[in-house]
Amino acid sequence: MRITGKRISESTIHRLSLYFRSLGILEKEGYVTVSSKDLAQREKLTPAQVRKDLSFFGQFGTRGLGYPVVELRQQIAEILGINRKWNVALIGIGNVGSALVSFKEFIRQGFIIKLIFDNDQRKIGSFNKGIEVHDVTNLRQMLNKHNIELVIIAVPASVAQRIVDEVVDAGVKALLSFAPTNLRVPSNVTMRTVNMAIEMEHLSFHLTNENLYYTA
Amino acid sequence: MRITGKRISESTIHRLSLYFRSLGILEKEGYVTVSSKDLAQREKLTPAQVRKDLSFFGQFGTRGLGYPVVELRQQIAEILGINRKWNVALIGIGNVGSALVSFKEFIRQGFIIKLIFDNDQRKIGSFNKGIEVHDVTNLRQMLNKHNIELVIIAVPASVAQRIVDEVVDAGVKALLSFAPTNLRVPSNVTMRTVNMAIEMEHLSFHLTNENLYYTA
DNA sequence: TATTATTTGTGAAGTAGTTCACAACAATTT
DNA sequence: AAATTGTTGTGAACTACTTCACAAATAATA
Ligand SMILES: NC(=O)c1ccc[n+]([C@@H]2O[C@H](COP(=O)([O-])OP(=O)(O)OC[C@H]3O[C@@H](n4cnc5c(N)ncnc54)[C@H](O)[C@@H]3O)[C@@H](O)[C@H]2O)c1
Ligand SMILES: NC(=O)c1ccc[n+]([C@@H]2O[C@H](COP(=O)([O-])OP(=O)(O)OC[C@H]3O[C@@H](n4cnc5c(N)ncnc54)[C@H](O)[C@@H]3O)[C@@H](O)[C@H]2O)c1
Repeated sequence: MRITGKRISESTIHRLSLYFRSLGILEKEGYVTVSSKDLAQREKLTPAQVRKDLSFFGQFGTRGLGYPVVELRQQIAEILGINRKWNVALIGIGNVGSALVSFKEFIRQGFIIKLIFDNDQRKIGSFNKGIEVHDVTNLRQMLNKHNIELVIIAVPASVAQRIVDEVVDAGVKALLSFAPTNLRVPSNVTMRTVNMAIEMEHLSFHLTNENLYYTA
Repeated sequence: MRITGKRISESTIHRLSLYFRSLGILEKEGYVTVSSKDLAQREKLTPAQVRKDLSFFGQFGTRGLGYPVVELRQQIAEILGINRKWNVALIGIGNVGSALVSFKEFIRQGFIIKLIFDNDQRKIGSFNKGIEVHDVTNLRQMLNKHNIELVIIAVPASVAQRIVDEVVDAGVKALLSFAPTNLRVPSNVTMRTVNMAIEMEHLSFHLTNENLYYTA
């Protein structure tokens, strides 16, 4: 796989994930090939968008026929880096953390939660879905020892930056945070934040401004 | 508040949410005014971006001085529709649903979970954070009776579309879904989907393509 | 009160992302 | 085998978003 001189936008990456899912369904439905038109329809996009997104990474289709479902799915998996397993650590096993350890989609996509950390003595040493909860004071050594490449932050906002700093210090280059707060990471580290309150605010904005969205 | 003839982009709405949070912190820190430069710095944006975003909705600043912290925060709350309470229903009280009912940020922002629904007889009639779990078969009447304006979908992907259809049928115009599946709603309904697996795929993409992001 | 220093608000310019449109090619039909 | 149909891949055109740059306005200072 070769990237072609253009910067890949976050929107393209996001859509690759969508294509990946649709291709899985198409595969189950028995389709052998799919056109950009059909794939676009399933994701409410334009065929040109689908073709353009894929074109950044190579030529996967056959003119007159479309894309081979199974092969394209595999190619996208490779592009997204989900044709392999990733060692994940979860920090904070409260409401959100507990939900995440039973999220089947993670395992199916190869994101394997290997370690759980908390600072609550009542939780340390207990097991969640077969994974032991470790003391967060041993964070750095444990992350290194178990080759953790990806960390999920599910601790209270007030301690999140401190934990993030430790995780970054341990050399981890990718973090997903659920803490509704601004976190700083160096530019060579990727962090994404899931902020559910902000999602709700998009909705309330739309409900509130429904009728004034355009001016006459 | 008057919208000025331009379409407001989702990115602008998202940034308004960020400004809102930063202004809350600034308020706590005792700041009376804040410049676009300072606000931008806190959110890793440009000052021009901050000013442009706000300019879509009016003129809130004073030249030479900046923006009044408390007042601007209130204005943004009004724009986002979070200067009031919203009646929310949660459908599916499993791992995710249980986490959400104890998410303090929701209540703080005025998103009040009034009703919980499930189809599991063992859960129906029980209470979660003081909210009774209702039988999902009574969905439509209950949503109407309690003037629910916003619905959170936390049921398995396999039943999500059916539930969404019922909710839309009941006249609800805004949904937040956690089911990792494509859901269809009419164009006059706003739906947002939180897909954590896709968030992880962004991260694995970046880890995988770190070095080929550009071509020499 | 005049001068200097700041900072907004916004058209214009620049950049990024999406869609168009069509040549190139493969499959299917006649 | 020729004609027709379908679909990709991709520059070019278009659209949307971001940043620039500066006049206008206010605050601070002398
Ligand atoms: N509950 C939700 O639905 C929800 C939704 C979105 C975001 N969030 C955010 O996700 C984060 C976690 O939320 P939650 O509801 O699971 O909270 P929680 O209080 O249930 O869980 C937090 C966990 O982190 C642990 N913890 C605290 N300090 C720690 C430290 N220094 N090191 C390691 N572990 C520590 C606690 O012991 C606890 O187990 C919070 O930032 C919250 O705002 C929660
Ligand atoms: N667990 C996670 O961390 C996580 C993360 C992201 C997304 N999700 C998604 O969120 C959704 C919920 O996940 P979960 O882990 O809470 O699952 P869960 O199985 O724990 O909870 C689902 C709940 O929905 C109820 N339910 C099932 N069918 C129903 C119906 N027809 N009407 C009403 N209620 C019904 C079940 O009784 C259960 O209480 C799923 O779509 C899941 O893929 C989960």
